[in-house]
Amino acid sequence: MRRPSRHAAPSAPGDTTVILQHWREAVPHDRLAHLVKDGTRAFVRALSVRLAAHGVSFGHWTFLRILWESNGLTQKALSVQAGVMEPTTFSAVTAMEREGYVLRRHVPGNRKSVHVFLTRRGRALKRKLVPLAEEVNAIGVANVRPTDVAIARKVLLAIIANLATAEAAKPAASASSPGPQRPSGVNPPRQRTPLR
Amino acid sequence: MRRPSRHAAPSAPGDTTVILQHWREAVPHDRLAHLVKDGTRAFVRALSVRLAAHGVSFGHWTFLRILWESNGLTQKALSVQAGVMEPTTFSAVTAMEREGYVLRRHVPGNRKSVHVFLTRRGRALKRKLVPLAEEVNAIGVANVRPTDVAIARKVLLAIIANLATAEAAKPAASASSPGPQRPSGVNPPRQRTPLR
DNA sequence: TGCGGATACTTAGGTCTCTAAGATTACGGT
DNA sequence: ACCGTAATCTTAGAGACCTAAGTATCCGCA
Repeated sequence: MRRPSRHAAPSAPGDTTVILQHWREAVPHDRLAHLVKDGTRAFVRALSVRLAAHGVSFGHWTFLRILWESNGLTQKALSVQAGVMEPTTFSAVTAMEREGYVLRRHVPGNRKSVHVFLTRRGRALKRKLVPLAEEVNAIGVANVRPTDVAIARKVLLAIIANLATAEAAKPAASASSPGPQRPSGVNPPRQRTPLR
Repeated sequence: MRRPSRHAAPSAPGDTTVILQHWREAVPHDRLAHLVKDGTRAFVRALSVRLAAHGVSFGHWTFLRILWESNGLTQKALSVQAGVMEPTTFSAVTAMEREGYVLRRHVPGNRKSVHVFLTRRGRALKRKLVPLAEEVNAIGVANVRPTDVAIARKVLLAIIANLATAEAAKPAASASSPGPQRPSGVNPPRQRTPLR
């Protein structure tokens, strides 16, 4: 499957190119959310390919990146940093331990928290992997004005803040006008909802 | 480390708020990719919650949205529009058929392609669901200048284009400057890589 | 000091996505 | 007219997330 294999065959199936086309032609004003999602997909895919060449999965990259900066974090702290739930971290750490990138250890005096430490192998990955991520970022924003990138970053941050604030405020929304919704930023009183 | 760790019952686990804090404090310049990813997460989560109230999963929303515009697409065409691979579409359609939102049918004269048609039930969802998406979009960009949103959109589009072009050009890249990288758009000769 | 609520790790199960590979049908060129 | 390649759907299996529900540990307070 998936092989044009000849003379300018129009376009391969599942083609990113087609998605592109889709955005230019069919999607005018709305659908910012979709655009963001496709952006994520593009980034993740580009990085995944490169990481795979070194035998590292994208999921592991997420955690390695954090550990390179703050070795010895607890699983809980890792989760927060990565922005994922504990079970996600748990299984990732388990897998990474199996592959010899990290070690789970308790610190004396606390039998509850589990700290995650890089092995030499895990630490060594940094030199090889970080450039890949930088490359992907560079490709992504090639020929885009830095000021525009800065604005995009600001907008994205605002979106995250707005949605987080709204989520905190009203668990399961209903109607139309959500109110002022100021992107104040810092800790709105929190309260998670069962989601279903 | 980032945890006061005590009194003030500070924040629920897996807290979006904490992620926010993370972005404000710790992440200055780089990491655009992560910002985009967290933006996606925020959008997806916000919409998921609202859709769930109507018994629709986020995955189904993706396809319903397309079918409302172009009923009767083949599964292949659906995949392209949604920007996902065929198996993803396949299982989503299967599930949606089970729930009575769509019907699979062959058109006479072609026994290969499978066309997907909305049932009345599937069609009826549109009126209820679309406002939810609009609400989420509105919340997301609340208090953000429309010009900035437009720029963000442009940047995102450029990123998608740049990465798609790069992927098409050189399956597993290496060095730094990917060349002009003009986001021209239409079909660069395509050629997928085995990913591993 | 000892109990109860909070915190942290785990287990279980489900969704959405992917790649790889099988089976069937369509179609273009000799 | 036929044969092989390509297109399409399907099956199988894996990974990265999630929520819900244990289980174990910690810690503040009566």
